[in-house]
Amino acid sequence: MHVPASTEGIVRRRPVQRRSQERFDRILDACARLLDEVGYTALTTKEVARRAEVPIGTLYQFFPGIDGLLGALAERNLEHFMDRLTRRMEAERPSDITGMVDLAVEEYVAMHRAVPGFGVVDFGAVGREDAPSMHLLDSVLENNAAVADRLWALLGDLIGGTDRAAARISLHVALECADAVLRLAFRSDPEGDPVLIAECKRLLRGYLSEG
Amino acid sequence: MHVPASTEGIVRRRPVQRRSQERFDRILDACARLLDEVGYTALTTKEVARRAEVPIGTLYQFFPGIDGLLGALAERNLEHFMDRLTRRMEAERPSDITGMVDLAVEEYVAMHRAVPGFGVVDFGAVGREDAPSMHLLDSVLENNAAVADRLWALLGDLIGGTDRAAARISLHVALECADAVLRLAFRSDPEGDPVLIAECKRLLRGYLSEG
DNA sequence: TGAAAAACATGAGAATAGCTCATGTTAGTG
DNA sequence: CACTAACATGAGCTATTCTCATGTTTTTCA
Repeated sequence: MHVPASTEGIVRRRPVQRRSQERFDRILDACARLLDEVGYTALTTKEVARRAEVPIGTLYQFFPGIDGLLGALAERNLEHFMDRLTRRMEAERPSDITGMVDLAVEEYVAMHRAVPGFGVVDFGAVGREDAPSMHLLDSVLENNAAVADRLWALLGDLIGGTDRAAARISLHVALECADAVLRLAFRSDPEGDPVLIAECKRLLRGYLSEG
Repeated sequence: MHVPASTEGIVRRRPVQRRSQERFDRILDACARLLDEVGYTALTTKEVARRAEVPIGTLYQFFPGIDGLLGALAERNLEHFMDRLTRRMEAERPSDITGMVDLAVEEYVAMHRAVPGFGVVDFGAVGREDAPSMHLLDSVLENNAAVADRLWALLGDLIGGTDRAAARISLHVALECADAVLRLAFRSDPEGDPVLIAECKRLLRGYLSEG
């Protein structure tokens, strides 16, 4: 935890030249698509490499294995989500919690529909490797915490109360709940069950506004 | 889905003789402990068999593979949890939602502390194999739905409103949230972060009582 | 510009995992 | 006591993970 997550742990080596950057992305794309098709358990590095049209050695040049691959995918999803959310926040400038919640939920839903593999990994913690040993992957574990950090920076001042630390925790709790309920919404309906999506918004509004 | 889950899917063959029943349980115990030690990704059938002191063939006699093993573990956890919760509900007979929520959360927390592997699989959906293909494991997927069913039978009439269908959905949503927040509580503190546990109760009370 | 350094590419193959199945043993049953 | 169903076993086939030695391309900078 002494070095920023972006330079260690999750990936072995980050590509610096254009060609390998493209291959890096192709590998993640292939991984995401395959995840949608066969699921987590049946995912293999060989098949990911085959689909990405890179030799297996190249995959291991960048990623330490399946865990790292999924971690990197989650990381990319997070960046993608934050970009979209930031853009919409700037465009629509919601002033209250209701508007903010609706926006965030809608963006999440949109990504679920549009981004391959998002339903399986979203922002991380797929395999839930949070075993005590924790021999690898320190970074992925607290991925939702990272999301909370980013969201906090983006919209923390909209969340109620004078106790900022408590508000920070509320945001994190709200995020975990939203993740869980929206997962459920997409498990029961590939397009996202509208009833559950509405229920998610209601839950978040109530929780975040009572401070 | 035409046959009850207890006779298909999750396990290959259910032991009927005492000796094999014990081995069945030993395998699940070993799986749970190993899960705590090495995490989901590093879990291997060979090592589970070794720890349970059964030959690998015996493991595959009962379980169709790692997925089934984890599914069966989750199923056992659920039975365990429902037994405990039912007992406490009968003993203390909470009359309102607050009492009910506190009880359920406390039992969940107690299991997290006491039952090996609970933090990783709790009631299921570990690998989140809910890919479109869904070639195997129809039963595990909707495991939290099964929990919701059991809870509904146990305490559905305590949950507010006249719309019973809506109350049923609220219960399921609340369950998913509780699962997520309590997982978080144990991720940040092996004994379960008290602040997050309290926050979980507050969230559930608010959500379930505004119905 | 030219050569040293850094980044990148490759795939055979060692180590290991998942899982099967043929063969044998034990427990219930009439 | 014979007969059947349940149970036990582990060598071994297939498939997977991941390494590493070797070679190529790109970048750097004196």
